[in-house]
Amino acid sequence: MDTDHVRTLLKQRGITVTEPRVLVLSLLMKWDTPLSVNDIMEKSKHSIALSTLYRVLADLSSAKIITTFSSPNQKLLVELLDEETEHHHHLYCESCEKVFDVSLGEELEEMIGRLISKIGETHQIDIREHSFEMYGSCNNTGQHSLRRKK
Amino acid sequence: MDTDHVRTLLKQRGITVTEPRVLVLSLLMKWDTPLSVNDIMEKSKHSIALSTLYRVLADLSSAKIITTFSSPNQKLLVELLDEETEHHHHLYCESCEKVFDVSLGEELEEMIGRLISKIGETHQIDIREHSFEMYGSCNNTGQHSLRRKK
DNA sequence: TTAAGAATGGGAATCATTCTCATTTATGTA
DNA sequence: TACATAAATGAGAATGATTCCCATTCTTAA
Repeated sequence: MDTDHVRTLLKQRGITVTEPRVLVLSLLMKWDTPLSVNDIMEKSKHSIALSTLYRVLADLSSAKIITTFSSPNQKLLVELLDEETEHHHHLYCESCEKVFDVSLGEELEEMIGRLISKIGETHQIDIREHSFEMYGSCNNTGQHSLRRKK
Repeated sequence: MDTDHVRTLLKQRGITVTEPRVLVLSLLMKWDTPLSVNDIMEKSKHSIALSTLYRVLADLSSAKIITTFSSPNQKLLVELLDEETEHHHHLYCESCEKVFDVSLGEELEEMIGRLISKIGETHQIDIREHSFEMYGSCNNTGQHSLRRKK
């Protein structure tokens, strides 16, 4: 696997190169889609301790190599954050449980940007992030629920 | 307290009128801001069992009397959902831990609406909800972290 | 007023995440 | 290349939020 690329990346960002970190990043690159904690455990065949995984995710996250966000059913999802990765948003399918990356396009992003600074001024808050997420289903079986999905 | 209004509301929506439900709704009306599970416990002086509270929230939620959403630190927040309540979004302040309701204005919402149907078509997904959330802080002490806040 | 179904309280169970600490690994230097 | 030191890991315990279970209590409709 493209381990060298990953190792170089870790060095560039000034964090030490360790097996668990390399493995997590390799998996994210291989699958090229947001992965949950369980996904990573499974795809790595449980070769990382769960506690280590959470720590690795926190480390990679503060090194700005990945981002984390939550699915509608409150699961932690992890995604690569390359320089190339443009700002984007997420579309969740409730029935097939997939997550899609979606870009809004310049015009709308700009409008949103202007809007956000206005809102920030109004509320006297320095807004540093925003998220725009969409929820739907590819057939009609999905149900909303407060209760956690199995 | 305006208990009658709340009782009528529950009947209208076809769910039985019980003390915990009435109490939760009264609190939400009184404070007129999103409340967390802990907020509700405290403001009700722990007169509801925690398990009941979660059940009540699920019930009110599926009766479309309230909505629930998550704060950036993954806490469940609860908000009234009147007919009068217009579609809106949330602005979270990380330093003072407040949540503000924000409306985007017609023009932008319409653009977003059109955009969403396009995205839905592209991905063959029936999009039924979207959320737009903003994160910031009213001073500069806030820090992002994967780890949960105390 | 009462029977039947619905909801509650309280505590146990579950699940995700974090913490602790003894052991192992990575890195810079000699 | 070997070493010392700091950094990271693994395993399991602890925590916190949420859900489940079930015996008891309330609501409702007749």
